Amino acid sequence: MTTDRPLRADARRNRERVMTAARETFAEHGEKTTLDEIARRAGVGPGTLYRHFPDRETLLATVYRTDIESLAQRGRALGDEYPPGEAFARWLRLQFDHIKAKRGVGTAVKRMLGTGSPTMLECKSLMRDAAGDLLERAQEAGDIRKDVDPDDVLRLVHGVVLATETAPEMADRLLGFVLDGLRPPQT
Amino acid sequence: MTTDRPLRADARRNRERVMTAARETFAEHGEKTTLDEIARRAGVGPGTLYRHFPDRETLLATVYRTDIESLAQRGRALGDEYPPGEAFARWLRLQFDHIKAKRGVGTAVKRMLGTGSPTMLECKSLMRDAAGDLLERAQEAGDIRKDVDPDDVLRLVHGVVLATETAPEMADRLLGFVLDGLRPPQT
DNA sequence: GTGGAAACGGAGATCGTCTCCGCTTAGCTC
DNA sequence: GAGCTAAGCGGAGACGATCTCCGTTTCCAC
Repeated sequence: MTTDRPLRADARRNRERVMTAARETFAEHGEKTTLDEIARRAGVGPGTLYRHFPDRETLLATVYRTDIESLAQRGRALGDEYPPGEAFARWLRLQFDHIKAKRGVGTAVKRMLGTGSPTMLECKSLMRDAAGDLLERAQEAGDIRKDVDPDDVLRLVHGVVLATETAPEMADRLLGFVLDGLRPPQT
Repeated sequence: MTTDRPLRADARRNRERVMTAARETFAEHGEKTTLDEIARRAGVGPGTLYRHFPDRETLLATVYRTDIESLAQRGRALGDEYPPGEAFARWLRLQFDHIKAKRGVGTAVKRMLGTGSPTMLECKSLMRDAAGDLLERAQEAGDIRKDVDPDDVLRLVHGVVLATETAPEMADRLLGFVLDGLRPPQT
């Protein structure tokens, strides 16, 4: 279904080009960029872009997906490098920096969360796994309360990101409050 | 500047109609409604709508404004009715319900926060005052930590709202975590 | 090389936002 | 209540973005 056929060489190349152009363009102009502009930049016609990515959200989801993958991977690395509580806290901030770095992508992704596209569902489960792993360890170490689940964490981080998009300097501070709320009540 | 002239009777009426239609339509279809649809519903031409509200954001801001006012007012009422800590918590949930009830308005408002339109600035200061008042009392009563300011509170609530737009059932739970993060460390 | 499927790409259909301007009407004046 | 004037109306249409359709080009299996 996902990989019916090997995809022709030129198609593969063009697809790659569009994704690169999209990543660049979103980073520069935020989510309001036009898709035709992306196509132009990638050196393909709009038709080609839409062949590969039926609509704006699919493109966004696909670009976002590779980012998510790297984020999940770095989560795993943190788990090996730091003690549980710190790994968890660092990962939260990492997500943060990550989403912040991509102007507008956060909002776009959020809007898309509601649509439940397959790519997005896959992303979510990737993230949930990464979050779940770090979270579980932190909980076992007694750094995070037990009644929190991965979804809670993801949503909370996302919420802070969205809410501080227009005031990035508050982000760290707010994330700190949230983290405090996730810690177990002191004995 | 705001009230140069008394505004002709028909103009006032139309303005009111558009606002009513806008409120209804946003509530029904979320933020994606077209302005022409609102105009149609209000029984005026698009030209008229745009005369009163130069663009989408202005309309949104104006509709939102009256909501904010009522919210601030209810905040004040809560302050008289309940002990400080509870009044504060209740107000948070109130904002919550309020924003949730208006599908999509939350997102729209957020996007607009960045633009700093005069109406929005006024809203923000209204909210800040209401939040500040309740917050200060709660802090004095020792229910909320001292290093939190009204802006923090507003952003956090807003963040949770945005993050749970696609999963309303999580809202209460997440807000609970956030509230816990705002409480003073136990002795 | 050739046949045919896969992919391209751009012209243009469609839809939403917002503007322009000729027409209508409220509301003052006598 | 008739006339005047400026405030206000409203819809046709300019503009710009998304997405589609289909004739043309390119790949690649034979």
